[in-house]
Amino acid sequence: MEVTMCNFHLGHTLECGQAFRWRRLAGGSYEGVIGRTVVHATQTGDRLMLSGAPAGTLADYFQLHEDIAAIVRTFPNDPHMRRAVAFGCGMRLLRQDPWECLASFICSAAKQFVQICQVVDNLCRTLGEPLKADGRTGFAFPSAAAVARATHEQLWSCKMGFRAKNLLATARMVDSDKVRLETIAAMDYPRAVEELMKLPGVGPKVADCALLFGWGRQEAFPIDVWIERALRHLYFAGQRRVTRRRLVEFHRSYFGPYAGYAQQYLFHYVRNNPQSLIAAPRK
DNA sequence: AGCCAGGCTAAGA
DNA sequence: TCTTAGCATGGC
Repeated sequence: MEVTMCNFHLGHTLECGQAFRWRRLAGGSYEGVIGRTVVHATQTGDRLMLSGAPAGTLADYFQLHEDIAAIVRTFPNDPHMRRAVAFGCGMRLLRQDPWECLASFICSAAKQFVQICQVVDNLCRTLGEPLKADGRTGFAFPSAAAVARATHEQLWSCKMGFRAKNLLATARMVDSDKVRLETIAAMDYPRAVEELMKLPGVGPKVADCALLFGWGRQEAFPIDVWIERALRHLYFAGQRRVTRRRLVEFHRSYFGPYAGYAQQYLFHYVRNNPQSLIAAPRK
């Protein structure tokens, strides 16, 4: 499918750290896997070309109905957010498969983006179903059942280290319906977090990532080392003893109805402009 | 060589 | 309730 869109930036969208299965090809296009299809994506100016999956699937994954400009207007109008929005202009949150998202972020703990991509790729090659269409090949992300059936050694061979134990235990709990992912969508946010945190390897940060990127919950505001640094340096500069709880109270009251979106713009900005955290501008 | 990475967990104050 | 070491691995 081809769509013409303003305020869309494929590169920022696919490389901001929310998804781990996209590769930039020579020429600037991207190849990735959505569900059971290998997808190709290219942007030329305002024209976005997507192929490999049904239009409805693509529109949902890329959330093409969302008006990013309108969302950005709800962000607090402070210098840091203005810089973050200017830097990542056109970035949008994807709607990923909840299980894939949850499992991927279990593997993400204390790893860098490039390395997470590698681990997830290893996992798909080891346990995922091979895909083939239009000459393009790939692997589906393995279902919870498939991971639950795997051995610890198989997961270990994917280079996920101590996270292997957590992923295996979580897959078994999901596969045996000890935690039912289908019920998460109907829960309010605190209840959903509580439910997801029953799973091994899922703490507040991973739960928030899954809820934001997999379930589209805008209340979710993942606090990783970078966002914590950003909040402390940009919004609590010079203040000592700012507790974690204080940061949570702050972001819940400050970032507005699209807090999850604001978080991702901030994250993408500070990750790519670490100097912004060294000399934090006061105004 | 040593530190850090989109953390979580259990143990101890 | 808050802080900390340990957990694997790789890049710098």
